[in-house]
Amino acid sequence: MPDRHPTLDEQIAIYQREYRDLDPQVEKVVNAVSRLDRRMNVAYGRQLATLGLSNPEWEVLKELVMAGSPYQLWPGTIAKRLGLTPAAMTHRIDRMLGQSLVTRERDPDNRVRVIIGLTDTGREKWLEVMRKASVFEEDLLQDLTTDERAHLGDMLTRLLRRVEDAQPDAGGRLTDLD
Amino acid sequence: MPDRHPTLDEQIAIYQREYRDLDPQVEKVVNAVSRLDRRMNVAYGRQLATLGLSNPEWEVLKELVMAGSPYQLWPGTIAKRLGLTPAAMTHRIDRMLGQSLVTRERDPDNRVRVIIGLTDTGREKWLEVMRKASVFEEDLLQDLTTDERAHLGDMLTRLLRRVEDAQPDAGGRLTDLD
DNA sequence: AAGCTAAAGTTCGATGCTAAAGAGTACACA
DNA sequence: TGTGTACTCTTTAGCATCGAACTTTAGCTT
Repeated sequence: MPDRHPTLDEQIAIYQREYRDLDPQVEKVVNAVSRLDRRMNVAYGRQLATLGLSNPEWEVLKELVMAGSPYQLWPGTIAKRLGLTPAAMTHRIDRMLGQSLVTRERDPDNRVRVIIGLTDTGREKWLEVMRKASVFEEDLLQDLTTDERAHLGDMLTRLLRRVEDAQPDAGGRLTDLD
Repeated sequence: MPDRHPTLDEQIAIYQREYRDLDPQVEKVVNAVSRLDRRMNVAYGRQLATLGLSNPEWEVLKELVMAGSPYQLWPGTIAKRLGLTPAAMTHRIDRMLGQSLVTRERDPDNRVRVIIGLTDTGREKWLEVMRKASVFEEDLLQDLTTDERAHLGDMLTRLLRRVEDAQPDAGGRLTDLD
């Protein structure tokens, strides 16, 4: 028994034997996305480690940069976007404060709220990671032509729109919001 | 501040302001994959919960089915494929034994080793999940024609080959194995 | 204005994960 | 045959996360 998974095509062939009505085309796309994400995260994790950053910290950094200037978000917002509980955010922020990656202050407009801000250190860390990551990402896509990259990006965006603009109903079906 | 992320295109526009040399085409593909995987996992998680299954348990079930008949793997193999430590596998298997999803027995060829086997109950659970999941997956891909689905699957497979057949070197570069 | 309700974030107890140490087994080589 | 070495799984301690209860504040209702 080798430590590696069967190839994607082997996996789907076996799945089809177990479940006759499975659509191999759909299954291929879905499982490729899942496998790709896992591999990408392993690669990112390795590079983050060399910069003294953990994956959880990197996630928070990304959210703050993604928010754009002035790089501020409420903890609850970050938590929801990352799919975490507020409790987990409290502890993550605690740790990141110690490394001066972020700041935490009370919201002057509502004293129950708190504002998490990105420090210059945090922004520079983000940039370092991105510079390293872009080398890996370019390698990952090296077999695709510019046209293919554009087409791939376009199709993935369409899938994403389908799932980000909709909420699954009680039966798990994706239904349009409006 | 809304709880939702900026759209993918907004995210990339902001990233470009922060990091001029970023390739937006590459970034779009990579971030779309990452976002898609997160959304898919949320959707799967919801459906698993209705079947009394957790995500960790589902991962193990998938590995055993993917191994094909006779649905047996060593704990260490499953751990490596899932990116977990052996210790985590020990505990996962403990929990799954309680639900009769898997069996654990000593390997007759090497008494240090252990063989994890899939029970009929486990196989039926896998099938239930797949039936539910395929509804969601079909919804996810509904905007793509058959040709597009094939092309998308093909391109993703090529990315996957690049990252599954290679090991990043010390600098994080992807290099061919042979 | 006073009290009610909703919302944000922190604290607390329980669970699952990791890293490292430990116990048991197989194999190579003298 | 005996010993060393490598390997596999389990155990243990420490840490991150979750679910739930709690504190504080804002805004609505009467």
